[in-house]
Amino acid sequence: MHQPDHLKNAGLKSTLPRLKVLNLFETSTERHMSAEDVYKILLNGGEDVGLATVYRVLTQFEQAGLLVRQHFENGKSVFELNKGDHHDHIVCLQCGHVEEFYDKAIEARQEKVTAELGFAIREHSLHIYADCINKKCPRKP
Amino acid sequence: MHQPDHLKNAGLKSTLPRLKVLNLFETSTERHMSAEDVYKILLNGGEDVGLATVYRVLTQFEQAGLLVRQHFENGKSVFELNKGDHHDHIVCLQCGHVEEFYDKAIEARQEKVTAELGFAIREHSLHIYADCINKKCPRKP
DNA sequence: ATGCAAATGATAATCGTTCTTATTTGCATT
DNA sequence: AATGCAAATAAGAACGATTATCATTTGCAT
Repeated sequence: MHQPDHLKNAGLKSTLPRLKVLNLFETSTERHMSAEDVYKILLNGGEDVGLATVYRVLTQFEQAGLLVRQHFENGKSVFELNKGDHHDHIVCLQCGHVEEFYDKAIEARQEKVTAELGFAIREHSLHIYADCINKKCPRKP
Repeated sequence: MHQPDHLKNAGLKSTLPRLKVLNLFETSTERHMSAEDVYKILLNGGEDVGLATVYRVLTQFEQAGLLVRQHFENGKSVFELNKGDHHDHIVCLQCGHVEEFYDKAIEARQEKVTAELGFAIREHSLHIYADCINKKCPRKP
């Protein structure tokens, strides 16, 4: 799906670290990863990259539209592959698991409220913090 | 409105730094202030407080329910007097001005969506980032 | 093969925030 | 009003996430 050409298309040279990071997001079962996550996973996988490079590459991918950045309340950013859609997030306070959702009604009301207050909406972040109840917590902090 | 007794009621000794911070939030025209903001304003006003104390006091006030903390995407927290109501925020990307709003429909949908996914909602943060259009930007970054 | 701009990696620096510890303060008790 | 002591403070060190610096290496067009 995303391949070296995607880097070229985005105006980015196809370098080893970039391919490694992109590949990780495409193959990992974990959709949401922080810079530190990516760094550690690559190291543990025997891939040799610098932490600074990971940060740089993630930011470039975000600007290129390959990844989307989420700022969570603990002060860390997590990244996810850009599926092209927009969605918001529910974060389990117990296990940190992230669930995505999209609600047309919420999106519509946001537009309306913002316009009424005389703003032109650019972006928004809606993060719901909750406890899993029905589901088993899939991963501990 | 909020006075020394409020500190006592919250189980907090009525100390000078605490009174200064509380008083600032009650009298300032700026409703949303970061720890750094509070620190600088007090210093400029000739009040001698430590930055660490400001952080501690803000956190205590948050726990006591006197203030509410907001995490914005730049990684800074801002605090505001707890009016008792809940509301979300629109932040102007140009001037940083913060506007508050409340939308019953959005709140209701959040509850619904979260419940449907098997979570018990604890809290949420909805931040809309936008540009002022009708209004003059009241303050530059 | 060569050259050079662009990218990398190691490390230092920065920023907001929290921790540590010696000193000071609020306040209940004499 | 003086005393005692736990609680609170101030200064600075420490911290975690992120960004900047800069010498070295790489991708890739020639």
